[in-house]
Amino acid sequence: MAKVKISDVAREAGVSLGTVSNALNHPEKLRPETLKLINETINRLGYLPNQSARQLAGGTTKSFGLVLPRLDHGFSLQIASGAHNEARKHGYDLLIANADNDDILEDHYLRYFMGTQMSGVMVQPMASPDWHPAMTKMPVPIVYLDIHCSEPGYYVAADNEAQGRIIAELAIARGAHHITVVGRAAFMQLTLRVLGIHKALALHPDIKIEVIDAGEWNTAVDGYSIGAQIAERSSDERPDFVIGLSDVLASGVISALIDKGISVPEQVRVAGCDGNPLAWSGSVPLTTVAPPGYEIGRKGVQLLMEQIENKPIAKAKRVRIGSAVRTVTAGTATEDINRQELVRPFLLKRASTQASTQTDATAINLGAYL
Amino acid sequence: MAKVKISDVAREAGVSLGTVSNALNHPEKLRPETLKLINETINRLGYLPNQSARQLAGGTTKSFGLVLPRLDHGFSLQIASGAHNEARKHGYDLLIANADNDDILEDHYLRYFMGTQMSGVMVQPMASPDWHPAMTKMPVPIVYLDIHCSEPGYYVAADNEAQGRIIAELAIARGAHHITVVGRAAFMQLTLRVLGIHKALALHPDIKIEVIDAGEWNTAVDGYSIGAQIAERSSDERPDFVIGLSDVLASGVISALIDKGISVPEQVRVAGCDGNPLAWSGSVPLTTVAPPGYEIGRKGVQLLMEQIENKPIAKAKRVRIGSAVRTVTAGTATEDINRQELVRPFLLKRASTQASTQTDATAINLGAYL
DNA sequence: CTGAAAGCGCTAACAT
DNA sequence: ATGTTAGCGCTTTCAG
Repeated sequence: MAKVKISDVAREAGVSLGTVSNALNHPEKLRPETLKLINETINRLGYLPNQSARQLAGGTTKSFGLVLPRLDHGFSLQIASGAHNEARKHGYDLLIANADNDDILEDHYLRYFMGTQMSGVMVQPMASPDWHPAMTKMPVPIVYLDIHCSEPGYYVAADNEAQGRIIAELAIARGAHHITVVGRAAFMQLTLRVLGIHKALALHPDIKIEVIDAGEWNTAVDGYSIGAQIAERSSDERPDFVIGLSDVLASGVISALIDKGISVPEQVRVAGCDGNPLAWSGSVPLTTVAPPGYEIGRKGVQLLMEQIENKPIAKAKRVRIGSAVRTVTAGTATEDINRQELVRPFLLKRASTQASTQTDATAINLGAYL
Repeated sequence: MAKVKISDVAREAGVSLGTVSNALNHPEKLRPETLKLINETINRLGYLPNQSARQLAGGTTKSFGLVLPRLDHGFSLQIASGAHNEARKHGYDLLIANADNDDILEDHYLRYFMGTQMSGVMVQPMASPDWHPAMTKMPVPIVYLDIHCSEPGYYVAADNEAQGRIIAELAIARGAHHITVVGRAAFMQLTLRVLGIHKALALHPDIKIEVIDAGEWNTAVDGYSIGAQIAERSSDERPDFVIGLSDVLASGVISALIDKGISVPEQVRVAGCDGNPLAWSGSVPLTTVAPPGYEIGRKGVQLLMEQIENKPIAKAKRVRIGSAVRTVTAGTATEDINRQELVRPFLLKRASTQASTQTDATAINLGAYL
């Protein structure tokens, strides 16, 4: 019960304290013989190095912290997964904290991680990062995920405009004549999606487009009532393609349509666009555009590594905004830098838009969400 | 950039170092006035207490660690969620590590957490805990989730036998005459499910039962080939109810059945029994029995608290095995104790067994997995 | 409330 | 290659 410490190991192994420390941190500096003896003693005694003491004395921890707004959302998990793999690749640990949709908790864990002398911290913030500007000037590298803004800082986000564009292009490809976009563009991200949709359709003036900006919360119920409304229109006023700004919204629309006797995708095709890869409603799997969470997590860690090593790793495109960007000089701390990575979403075609094949396996490891 | 430390705060606020420490740890001991001054200074300077140093000096951390085998499985997430809420309730933080299906990593994070002087650690182990018996005698409270064995230790698991029993009872209720159980009982957990099924059926000797112990890995492909085999039987030799020992297996069976022109659930009903609440195959949602991950996480934390406070919290039933149990005397370390909690799974009726209502919302917060 | 001082367990120089 | 020692930043005590 009494915790065994490094001095115990040293005494028990008949070597000096510093030697045991070396065995732990610079094994190559020891005679294999001694090393073996020490390791045996360590195991025999069940010695566990006190990480706190290690870090206090040594410096850094070779581990990253990731603060997620919630755990029951596939997107966040993809981020976690991508971040984890990339972190391991660089020899870092990844610790995850669940902020549970709570601003206070998010902040709490953020501070906790920085206080633990993590090598770097990532957040998928619920609010804009402007919200806690204190963090930006902290001594620990930090990367914001799933969001971007023009404040100095490091950001990785899905390309929301592309998200809208992609789904609109699908509609066009499917020969839509009348597209209805459904949902309140309450957040910047949703606004960008709408923008993307409009941009794609600008090239096709013959296609009628209509936006139903209704409902307060973009819930399935909102979707249902809108769907019901659409169902009651005469067939020439009814859209042949509905885009839900969120997947739950789209699911609601589908339910309503089917309940009212309108078939999906035969009479009306429906697509979501926020990437719940498994979204389904009743029995019609929903076509959607998935933001590449895995990729975002990966890039996040890369940006962390970049800050740590103080030089770029990947040769990805760099978006520089305003005059707030300086050239990175090796070995020098860089302030005021604004670094953004946009990651392109991918389309998941499913039955609700009459996919070519029903089983669009799409290689990605999403199946496990089941 | 240079990290601000407690002495900086003290100097800047014009108080002594010890007072700042008190402001952090025993705010009630300070004049409100001084406290306010100190807090302002802390914010102004952006001071973050070095957690490592704190813990080294102070003692415990008020935080728990949770090691999960993977993040993309709903069950593990439910555990995380339940554990998190319960932990917060007691004022503890919860840090999660993803072992990514890797024994080594699992062990690594386990040691890491113990080395961080966490107040307690939970694991959902991939292997039996016998695998690393070293952990059991560590100075940090540890609870094993989703598994139980007779070694000394603390365990919380789903009641696998009940899982089998529940699904068998459903089959009976649905008027089954011929039940086929499909899958290799490769793990103890699966064996228990089979046992539960048999126990339930023991009361109904008129029902024919058959076990197809085929395939190596209980994959969807295994399920498919078994399903195909079943489909080819003559109708009087064909079961009217198939129980897959895992959900993917059951999904595979459904696919095969439908491909061969046998309708589900009209001709053959199919159920899984490992609780992927969203499991579906083609367009037939799968009935399954879900282990209550949330509850398991909650109980896990409770057992941790129990070890910490060295006295029982919940008045749940206690399974004591063998003579290896001692009465807990307050203030005394208790070794050799074997404490198990079994949590009862719940049934999720869906279309594959002809659920009464298609939309069985089942209150639980599973929807977000979408 | 202050000021001083003793560690917490470990790492990284520096000697040997 | 191995032993010795000075901190790392903080919490606690203890006397003012």
